[in-house]
Amino acid sequence: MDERKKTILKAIVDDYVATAEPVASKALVRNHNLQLSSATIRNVMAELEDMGYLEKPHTSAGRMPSDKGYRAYVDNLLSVPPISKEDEKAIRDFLSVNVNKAQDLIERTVECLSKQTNYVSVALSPEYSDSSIEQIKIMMIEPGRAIVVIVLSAGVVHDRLIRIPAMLDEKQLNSIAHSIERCLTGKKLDDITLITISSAAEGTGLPDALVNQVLYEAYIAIKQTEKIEVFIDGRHRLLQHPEFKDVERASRFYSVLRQTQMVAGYMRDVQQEEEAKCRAAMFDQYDDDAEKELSVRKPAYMVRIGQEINIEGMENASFITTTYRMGGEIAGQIGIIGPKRMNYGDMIAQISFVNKAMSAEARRHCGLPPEDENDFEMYPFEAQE
Amino acid sequence: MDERKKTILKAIVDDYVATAEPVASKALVRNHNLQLSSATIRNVMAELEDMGYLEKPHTSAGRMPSDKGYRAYVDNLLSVPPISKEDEKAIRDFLSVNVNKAQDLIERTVECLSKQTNYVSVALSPEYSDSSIEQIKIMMIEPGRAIVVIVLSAGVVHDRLIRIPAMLDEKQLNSIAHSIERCLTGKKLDDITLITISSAAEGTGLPDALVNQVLYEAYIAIKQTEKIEVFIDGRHRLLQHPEFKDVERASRFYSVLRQTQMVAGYMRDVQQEEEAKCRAAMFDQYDDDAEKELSVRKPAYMVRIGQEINIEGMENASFITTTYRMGGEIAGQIGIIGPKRMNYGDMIAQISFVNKAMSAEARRHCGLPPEDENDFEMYPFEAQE
DNA sequence: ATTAGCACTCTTTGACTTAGAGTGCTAATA
DNA sequence: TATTAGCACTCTAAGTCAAAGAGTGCTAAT
Repeated sequence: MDERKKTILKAIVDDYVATAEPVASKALVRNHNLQLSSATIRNVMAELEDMGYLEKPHTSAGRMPSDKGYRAYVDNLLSVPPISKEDEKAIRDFLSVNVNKAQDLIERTVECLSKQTNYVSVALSPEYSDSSIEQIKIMMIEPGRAIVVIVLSAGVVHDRLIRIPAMLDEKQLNSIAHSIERCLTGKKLDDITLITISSAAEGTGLPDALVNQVLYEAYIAIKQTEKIEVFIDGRHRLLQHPEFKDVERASRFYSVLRQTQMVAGYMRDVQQEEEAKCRAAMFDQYDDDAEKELSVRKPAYMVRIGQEINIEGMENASFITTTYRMGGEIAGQIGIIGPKRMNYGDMIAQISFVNKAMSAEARRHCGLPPEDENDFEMYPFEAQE
Repeated sequence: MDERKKTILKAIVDDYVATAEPVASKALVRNHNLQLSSATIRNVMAELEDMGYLEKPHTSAGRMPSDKGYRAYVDNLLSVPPISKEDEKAIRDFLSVNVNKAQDLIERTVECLSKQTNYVSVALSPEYSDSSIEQIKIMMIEPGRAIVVIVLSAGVVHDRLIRIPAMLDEKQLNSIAHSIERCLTGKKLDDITLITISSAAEGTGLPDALVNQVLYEAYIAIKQTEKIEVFIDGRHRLLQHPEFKDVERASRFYSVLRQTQMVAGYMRDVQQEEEAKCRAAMFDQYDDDAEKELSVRKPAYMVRIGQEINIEGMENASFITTTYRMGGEIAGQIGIIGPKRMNYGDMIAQISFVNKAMSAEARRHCGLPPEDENDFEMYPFEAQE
């Protein structure tokens, strides 16, 4: 694809994103000083259409980008602008509240991102299976009920009410609790099974039946911790966009969004694909293994457009996601879902910055020093031109 | 209003609710055997319109109920049908899961109610200011962080992570915790102030600065407990109804629903009004004071229609709410919000039954015996006819 | 290789018509 | 006196048509 085609494709995408109307050859000449006549543009547009980058709603209408067109745009033509000072301040202010739990920060971040982008924002809680238990406590609340508190690294705390045998008194429960504590502290979540945990039963001197119920409930509490939570906000904003003027379509879209576990699964798949792609790219670039190792990092952001999203009812949507880190290795995903027609450059800038601000906030909360700014590569490539 | 007018008004509301189309005189004759000609019906309809019970979208259209019409219908013409066996089973099954927290049950109930009615369902967490603290525990999680667990009656548990001075060790924290426990156990939430709590500071032998931070955080945790939580579900269902075919309107409606605190406030106001009304009615009915006292009970359900709802953007909606009880005196509200045009009878039946099932479930969870069925008055009056 | 020019296509808009559903009123009827 | 048949009138919904306008695609000229 020659330079001129690129310029024109970019101009078309930009215009279409701005207006939501098919872009005409004359309009292009008017709005971008291309130094070409509309007739020439028309010829180029026809070629771009043949190549599959553009589409026409009908013969005598302007062109709009196809999925392939958007893809080319995002991969090669995109310029990610710097975020405005106001946005930067707005995001920082919105996120710099004192939260007590990692989850609260994620929730707030999702809200922030949705506000900034005016689309739906989704976050997945971090993947903890690699983390280990720093502490686990079980405490009596009243006869028959107790609370389990599980502390992972990076200040992530989960708690859960459980039922325990009614005849268990506080002292007995404490003895079981200590036994569990000894047995599980430092263990990786992934490595904990019902068998691991049942070894804690020994040495309490209590009847197995009593102990086992507590162990089982504790186990459930731990497994619950591993479950990926999905945070989602901003659904109400979708209706403001012209692509959702059709209630039918909006309704269908909402029912997809309700299947949060599927959305989460999809986001994780995307992440894996992109990591693989990233690794492959690095492999080509470096010979030195050490360097290779160093450079293996998460992709800065991931985009999926229209049909690329293999979910029924998402044909007209796009995902932009990225990986956030909450200090250490604990990482989850956050992103937005909107119509295909979105300002990819601006959106990526917003997501990147929100992500950065959130990660900084998370480190602050855990008392870690701020991350080296340079280590945080915001954009994989700078604005072209 | 004579009998015939009533019959016809009822028929019109029923038809309009069923079809969402203005009801014509001929259609009434066809669908209800009124033994009258359409001309007579027309005359009656004209009178009902003069009286303010009906409206016409334009001169040559059928009639639809006005807010006043709906109000008359709900107050005098409504027949609440018994709920179907299938619905009964569906509700019971849906709610009979083992939850660990009162809040989880409320959440599930809201989901259930929304499913059953196909409208938005809202619940308010119980009003706890009258409850007292059965237990309050504070436990160290790691240096600088602790968890506060507050147990109210009826098995309601709230917990919250707090920050504590980093130099406070576990022993010291425990000493403060015990002091707080001694000071607050049995106290009504309403009666707890920063002053009450600060008296717990004495006798720990620790520097005031350290103790005060913990006290303050504990205080916040307690106040947090009092805050009314709003549970809401089923927003996505609204788009399925013809009254929300207009995206603009739907969008406005959603932005009102987002102001959860306002919705909650409104629900509580309604509750107060109705309780007052209820009391007044009882006052007329009985002379004996003792009887009066006995009969003061929550109204079975409350309805607010269209303009009666004094919230900008709710002019076309209706509320149906009721009071749920979670064992003892702990009570909150649950209800639905939908378009004015809804099947009030069926909806009231659903709400009443969901409420009943939920209350039963709640008692089960706290280990209370099932409530006396007769004590639970489902409908204030039975189907008329 | 580019462009001016023109024929052709398709959508949008508004005006107009028609069919149909409904009412309101009047005069006849029980 | 209450009810009803009948008819004129009103309003909407849907269809047709023409005209305007925005675009394209192609051809021939530059």
